[in-house]
Amino acid sequence: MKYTKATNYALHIVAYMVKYDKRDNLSLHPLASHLNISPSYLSKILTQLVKANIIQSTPGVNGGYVLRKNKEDISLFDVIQATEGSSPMFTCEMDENHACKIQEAMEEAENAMETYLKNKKLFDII
Amino acid sequence: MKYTKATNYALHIVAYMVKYDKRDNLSLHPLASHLNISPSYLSKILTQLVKANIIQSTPGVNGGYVLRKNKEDISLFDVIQATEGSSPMFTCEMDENHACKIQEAMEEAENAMETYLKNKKLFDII
DNA sequence: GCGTGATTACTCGGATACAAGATGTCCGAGTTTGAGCGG
DNA sequence: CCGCTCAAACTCGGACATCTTGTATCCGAGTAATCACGC
Repeated sequence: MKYTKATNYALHIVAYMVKYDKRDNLSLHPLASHLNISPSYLSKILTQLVKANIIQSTPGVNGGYVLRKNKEDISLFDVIQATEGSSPMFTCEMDENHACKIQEAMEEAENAMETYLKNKKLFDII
Repeated sequence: MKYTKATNYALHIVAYMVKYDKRDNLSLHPLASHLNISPSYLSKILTQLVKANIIQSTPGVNGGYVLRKNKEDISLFDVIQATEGSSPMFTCEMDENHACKIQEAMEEAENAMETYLKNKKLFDII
């Protein structure tokens, strides 16, 4: 049970954008070289962040990516959910009537972690 | 980021052993047919539980598996760690001087979930 | 009845096969800006 | 100066290739109880 590398990248991407909040768009290639990722793969992750409404993209010359929300409001959970998805970490599949007590406990455990991540803003970390 | 099926099985295995606490050993094949898993694969999971000191195995005729600890003391965390391992869910790999603030936050989030799982005993669930 | 060996009922562990998902690359398509050029 | 075209700088998205990991099976080896048999 591990978070994917994409999540690690995504967190650092958004952290970077929170830290260096310039007015102009941030382009793909400079960001890729700063984070030491390949531009192709970075593009994939950025697309996920766009779909999650965390950042915004503008095509064309001088295009690039900008934060969409207030930078004080972006939580770790927002970014993680963008790359990991929102399906629960544990699904029982054995108890067909969906009354598995173990599953209930696991969901509560996950909630404990999620509330922590929702309260933790990237702005506060950096 | 999902728990493996092996973890799901392991939790139900131990839950079953906690519930039906007979004196004699529980053998592989009856357990497999009760949980609807293949005996071969069940054997693998049981081996992991043995190595984690949660259950005990005795070979030979009338052999099988028995709980090793007091059944009131077995937490969800014990079982999960047996199958998932104990490495952290998030490792940064980008900050070579190991001072990544994101990583620290993620570890705390994981701790929040772990303390919940450590306090939750299988005996209380069933 | 008593040792001795064979059989049976078990677990253990390695090797292997298969499937799925994570990771990463490539390329064509769309989009905007700006430069160049002809009238 | 105006408008047109074209190129350049970008992102977007799908189609791959590859690698790792989870999932599952099979089989031989080891182990302990029990049964059979000869003495």
